Amino acid sequence: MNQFELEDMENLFMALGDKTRLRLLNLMRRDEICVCFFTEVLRESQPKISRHLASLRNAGIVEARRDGKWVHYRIAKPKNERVQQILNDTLEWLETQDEMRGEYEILEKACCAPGAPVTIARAPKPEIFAEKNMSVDLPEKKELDTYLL
Amino acid sequence: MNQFELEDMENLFMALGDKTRLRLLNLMRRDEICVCFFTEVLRESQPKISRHLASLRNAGIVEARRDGKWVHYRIAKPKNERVQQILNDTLEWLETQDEMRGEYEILEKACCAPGAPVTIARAPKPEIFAEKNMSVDLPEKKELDTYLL
DNA sequence: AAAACATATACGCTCTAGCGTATATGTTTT
DNA sequence: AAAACATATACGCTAGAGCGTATATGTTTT
Repeated sequence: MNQFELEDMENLFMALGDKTRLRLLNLMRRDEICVCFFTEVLRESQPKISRHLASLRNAGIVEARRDGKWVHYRIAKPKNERVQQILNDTLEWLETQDEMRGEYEILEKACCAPGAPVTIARAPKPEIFAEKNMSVDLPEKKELDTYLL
Repeated sequence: MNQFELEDMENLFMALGDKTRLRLLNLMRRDEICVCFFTEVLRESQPKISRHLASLRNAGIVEARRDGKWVHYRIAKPKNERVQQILNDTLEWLETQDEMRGEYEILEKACCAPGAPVTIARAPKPEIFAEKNMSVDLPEKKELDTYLL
């Protein structure tokens, strides 16, 4: 039970030790985000985004939820208290950085701009930016968990 | 100034994402430790230890002090508050793990056992284990900083 | 100054992470 | 059911990490 904790630790830090993955986490820090938004905002290829998300998922840092054609990723709540703590610190740290704040603003714009890029025009927006979109009618949180991949 | 912070973050986590380096940090968590103790306690080759210590030093996690033939390493106090926080969490986490506590106990024994292994028999013990060794007369903390490599 | 000692580094090797490209999988639209 | 769409994965490549071995560097002892 306890004997693999050191490997867990190693895996957590290895997962966090990549710029692209930190940028992904930054965009997820307040709400779940659809894959197509990542590729649009970070301007990285879709396979690259997908692989790094898978990597975060394997490390237990992130969870995925399927929603029709789309898949939404969000930050997980790890069982281990220590992991939680470090994850929180990391997210707070990201928030203090200009580069990361800048990318988060791009996410906002991509979501709320009237003329959104084609790639994401019809994609489901994160709830947090969906005030003008109440008609989307997202599922309840409880129900949501049943769709976890 | 601020524009390199993300790289710093990446480097910190990359440095922490290695089992050997976590084991090294664990042994340093209360006091500076001489290189020969690392090799003795962790049963790893001297070059391996040396390289990983250099790696931690490059990441700003650790500082070195020369003391005659010996070099002592200790955990640094990073300027960045966030780095400090994460480092502290990590050290506390290490303390909770059986494997790490076990290795720390081996360090204690290696220091205080009457018949120490040849490799470390004459090496300067960490202050924390040197109650019976007051004659060693370690330098003051202020002075100590002037010897930093 | 030579020998012994503690540590650091150079070298060559292997293994893997991350990448771009191509393609597979799963879902919705037509 | 075919086409369009969103995402995931397979494949081959390259760069870099980590390792063992050998050796260089710096210090003390003789």
